[in-house]
Amino acid sequence: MLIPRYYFAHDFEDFYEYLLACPHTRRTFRKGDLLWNLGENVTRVYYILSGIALTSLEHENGLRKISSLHSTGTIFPGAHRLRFKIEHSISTSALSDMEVLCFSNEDFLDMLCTNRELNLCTIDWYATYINLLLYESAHQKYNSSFIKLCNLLYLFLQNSPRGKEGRIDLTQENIAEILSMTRVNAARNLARLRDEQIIVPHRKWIQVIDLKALEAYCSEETLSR
Amino acid sequence: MLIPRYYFAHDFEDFYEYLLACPHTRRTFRKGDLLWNLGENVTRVYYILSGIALTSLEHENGLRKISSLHSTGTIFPGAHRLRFKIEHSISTSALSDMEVLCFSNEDFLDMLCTNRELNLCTIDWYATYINLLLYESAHQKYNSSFIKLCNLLYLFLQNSPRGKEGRIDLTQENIAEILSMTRVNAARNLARLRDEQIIVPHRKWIQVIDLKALEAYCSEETLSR
DNA sequence: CGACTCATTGACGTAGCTCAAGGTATGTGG
DNA sequence: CCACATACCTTGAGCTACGTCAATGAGTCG
Repeated sequence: MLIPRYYFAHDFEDFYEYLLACPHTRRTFRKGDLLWNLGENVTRVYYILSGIALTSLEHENGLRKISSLHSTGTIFPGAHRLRFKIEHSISTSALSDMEVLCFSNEDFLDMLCTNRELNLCTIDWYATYINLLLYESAHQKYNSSFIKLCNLLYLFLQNSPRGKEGRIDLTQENIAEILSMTRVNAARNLARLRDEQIIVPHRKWIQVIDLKALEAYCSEETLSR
Repeated sequence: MLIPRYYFAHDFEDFYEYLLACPHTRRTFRKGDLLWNLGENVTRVYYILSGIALTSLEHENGLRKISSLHSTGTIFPGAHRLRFKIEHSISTSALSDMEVLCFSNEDFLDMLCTNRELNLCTIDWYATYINLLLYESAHQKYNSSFIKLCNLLYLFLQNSPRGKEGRIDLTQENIAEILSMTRVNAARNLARLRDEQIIVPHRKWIQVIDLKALEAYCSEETLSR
């Protein structure tokens, strides 16, 4: 049974050969470059060959919400034919140097209508994204910030750039921006997990040393069993 | 430029003839029946001929979050091949008597892969749903409950079962369940709008008498201009 | 007419925000 | 390789928006 993912990777690797054969341009981005800028509507679709990108949403009051991470073997963002106002508040930036295949919106939609498997895979991908957003907007909203944090750490252990071996590469600020809370509040909740010997905080990353105890705090919706 | 919608209707009306020609069963639901029950994964897709359905998510603490409304000429829920845990917490109930066309998941996916226009329309529909959820999880979260409420009223005026003529058919409890706040807090914020002569509260519905003033309270992201 | 369901209002507690002052790794340039 | 800057983390004190609990009022329906 599938649980939410903030980190997307490998979903489209089976289509690498096919995508190479389709009309595209190859591009590279340097760490910090913007793949998708504020004020832009979506006009391109990227297939990521290497590197990681981060998508976030800017609120008019200046606060930033981190929405998702995108890495090797996945596409981002999906193509569609509509213009949403909210797209103007979204930006995607490269967290590391990146190599991508770039497709135009129209070409990609054509490809979907031609390649049945790619189409089904894309639909599944949309469903996965909706799953994450439903989890955030309908489930996490009802949890206390401490539970929210435990859930997030657990989800990143299950599925993240290097989440295995109990390692989570997020700063406290990142965590706060994912959970829409203040850095101070994130720190306080992390301090509690530290005091309970469930995590060891480091600079820029967190080590989980008692997964069982962490799991015990997570909400039902978060656990894959 | 498109703003979020809680109320879906008419998106697939162009496909009525086509859908009728595809393998399906015709079904009716009585007011209060469940189209999608708690604990169920998605296995069917409905095209709604008449009536309104409401989709909501149950939190393990008992609180309910209303996610969206679905009516004539639209399909619900989309089809995909995955199993998400969160689907078990979702239910969809008929708010009125309903007539629908019912398709199996597999048949519907086949139809998408066969009918190019239906496929593109479905992709747009997914994007529209993602737009709503992004708005909730990344934008509304940062607004005060008063602004959240103003935004919601505005959005329902733009797009709702009978949102025109300044009429919004929602109880205070509905509003609270959409905005993930308590009934009491919703009532207090409505009282403020009443005191400022922007709305006239009624039993089970709300009348907006000063749209300009309401708009002035809305966040940028909410306004279609 | 009585029994709902829905709306209103008050009193009070608290989670999480704001403001603020430090502490400690990491990187850089002299 | 040390001095210094910069980012990141920690902790405290006070405030406030929102939740909780509770009582009352006001439409609607069988």
